[in-house]
Amino acid sequence: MQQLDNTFTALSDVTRRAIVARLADGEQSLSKLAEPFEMSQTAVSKHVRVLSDAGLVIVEKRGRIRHCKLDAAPMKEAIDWLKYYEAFWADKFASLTKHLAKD
Amino acid sequence: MQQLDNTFTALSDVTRRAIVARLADGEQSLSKLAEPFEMSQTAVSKHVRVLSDAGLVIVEKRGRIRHCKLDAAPMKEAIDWLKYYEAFWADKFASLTKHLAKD
DNA sequence: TTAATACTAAACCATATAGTTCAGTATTAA
DNA sequence: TTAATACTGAACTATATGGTTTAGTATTAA
Repeated sequence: MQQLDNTFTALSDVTRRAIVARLADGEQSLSKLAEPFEMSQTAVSKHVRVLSDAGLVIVEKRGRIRHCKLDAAPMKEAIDWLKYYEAFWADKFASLTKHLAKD
Repeated sequence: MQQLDNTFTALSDVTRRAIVARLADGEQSLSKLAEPFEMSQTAVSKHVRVLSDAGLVIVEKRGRIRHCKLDAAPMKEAIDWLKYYEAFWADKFASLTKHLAKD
């Protein structure tokens, strides 16, 4: 429950989703990760902390460098929660009539 | 992008997820919806507003009653976003090959 | 016509979030 | 040994969020 809160909250920010997307291409140091964003490294560090608290990113310190890598496992719970509602949009006919009813 | 923000934010609260779950069983008036929660109707009304702004709930006024119904469609975008990362937990081998393929 | 119902709006409060800057620590390179 | 790098922590700011209460409106029932 709290895990779902953390996962959805972590993913509700566009910067954090971008961090996740970048980490899908492989491990990155925190500073490399911060480079493309138009905000301080401290700000990115805090975003990584939110992701790390949610278990979506694992940070490992080797020397002075923090290596960040993705752990998508907590997303499973979120996707399972969402999948329950798939029936409410997946049915094309239901979806169409629902759409037409919008007028 | 903003839609994804809205969807994930809307679903990051346990009360709002409970509202969604109840609406999956069918349309409900706002007051009926508010009954089981240990907070004011005003608070529930605000939660419904967040869900409605995210497009997850459609509120229709008939007489003095606001009928709330689920529209799960915006969840599709969220589930699609999450599905991209399924490979990173669903299958260790797939995750590895995906990672290697990125080079 | 009056009273009850089903809300919304506004004002307020406490805490959380997203950002900043500045100072400090740990590690590595020169 | 000194200087640079890669961070974190603390203090601060502005705005958002989740809740409250009070007051008011629209609709229905008596």
